[in-house]
Amino acid sequence: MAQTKRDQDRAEKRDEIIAAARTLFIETGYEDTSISRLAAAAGVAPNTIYWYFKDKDEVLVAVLDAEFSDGMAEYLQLPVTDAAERLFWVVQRLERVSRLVSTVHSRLEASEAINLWHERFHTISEGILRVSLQHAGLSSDRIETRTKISVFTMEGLLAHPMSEADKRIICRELVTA
Amino acid sequence: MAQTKRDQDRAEKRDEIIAAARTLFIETGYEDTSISRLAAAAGVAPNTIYWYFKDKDEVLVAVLDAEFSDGMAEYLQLPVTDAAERLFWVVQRLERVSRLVSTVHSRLEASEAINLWHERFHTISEGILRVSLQHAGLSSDRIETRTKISVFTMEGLLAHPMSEADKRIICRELVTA
DNA sequence: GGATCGCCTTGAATGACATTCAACAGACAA
DNA sequence: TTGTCTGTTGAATGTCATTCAAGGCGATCC
Repeated sequence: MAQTKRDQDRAEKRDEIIAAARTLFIETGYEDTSISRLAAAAGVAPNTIYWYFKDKDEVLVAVLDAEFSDGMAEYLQLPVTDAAERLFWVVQRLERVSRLVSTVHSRLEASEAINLWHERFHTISEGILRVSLQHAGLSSDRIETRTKISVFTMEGLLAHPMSEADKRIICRELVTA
Repeated sequence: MAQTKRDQDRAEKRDEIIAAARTLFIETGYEDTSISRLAAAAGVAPNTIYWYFKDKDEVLVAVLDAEFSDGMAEYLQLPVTDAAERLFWVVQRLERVSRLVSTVHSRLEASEAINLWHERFHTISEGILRVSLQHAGLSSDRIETRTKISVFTMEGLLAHPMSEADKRIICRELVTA
């Protein structure tokens, strides 16, 4: 069990780095958060980060996993049943991490790890959205197309600021047959 | 007129740098094209670039202007009248420069110049799209919303690879009342 | 209890990058 | 000829992600 204790310490330290990165990446941005700054926030030397992560992108993936898992938990507990409102909630929730969204898209080419995470994220999100649209009563032959349009539109809403009212109208239109 | 000759020389050299940047940014990507590489391609020393442009982002803006102006000229001469096909053409055309599209989005925060260009681009594009959608017979109270959905969807199509057939179906759906 | 092993940490490189600086060349004007 | 303005450049500067080599320290074995 000694090995397990070691593993636990290791996991804890890793989590501390992820926690620091989470705040910094979301508030300051990924590009503007240097490994030095991240290390300082986590209370270690810059190169210590590389003992726990292969590179900076892998830190980002860990942050994304943590953030996605939290967001998903919140989504599953939503009391709202109206499809348009659920869509709107997701947009608002994602807006908090809109910096990460745009970072992920900009690093797709450069990092295989980010690319994999992104694909997995889209698969899961589209699956959920598909159910939402079926529930909203869309004809089945258009579900696939409308799912993709909805995902892309939501990404657009995140990248381009807009009033809450406009966002609501757009979400409503997305689930209208 | 001596001053004018000078200005012309200056404009020509600037254009040579833009031409080199255009190829490199599109084929290699903005981030992966260092000022050194760009300078080598243009046949000058790296710091000479800074005599003609304030910074790397300003080179990008010049490339975007050139590319947009060419694309717009092609669009205006399109023989196709079907709204969905015109949309599809735009997506295919923009795909050639999809790297630039994602670079612009990732640099919105960092560069005011890019931000301005992006806003201008959206204003113009949405204007054209609005006309297209009106032409396709959409009810006027939904035009605004559908315009935004269409723009965002087209951006999504650029960022996420997909078969031509799927893209066609999505473009068709966008202009369907 | 002392030697050994492997996990962890770090100071100090390395190489790439965008950008700036100071010096210098050549054309034109006085 | 002298001086000024436009261009050009080699050589910094400071920042970044990442790597390397050296060592500390706790657990394990004798």
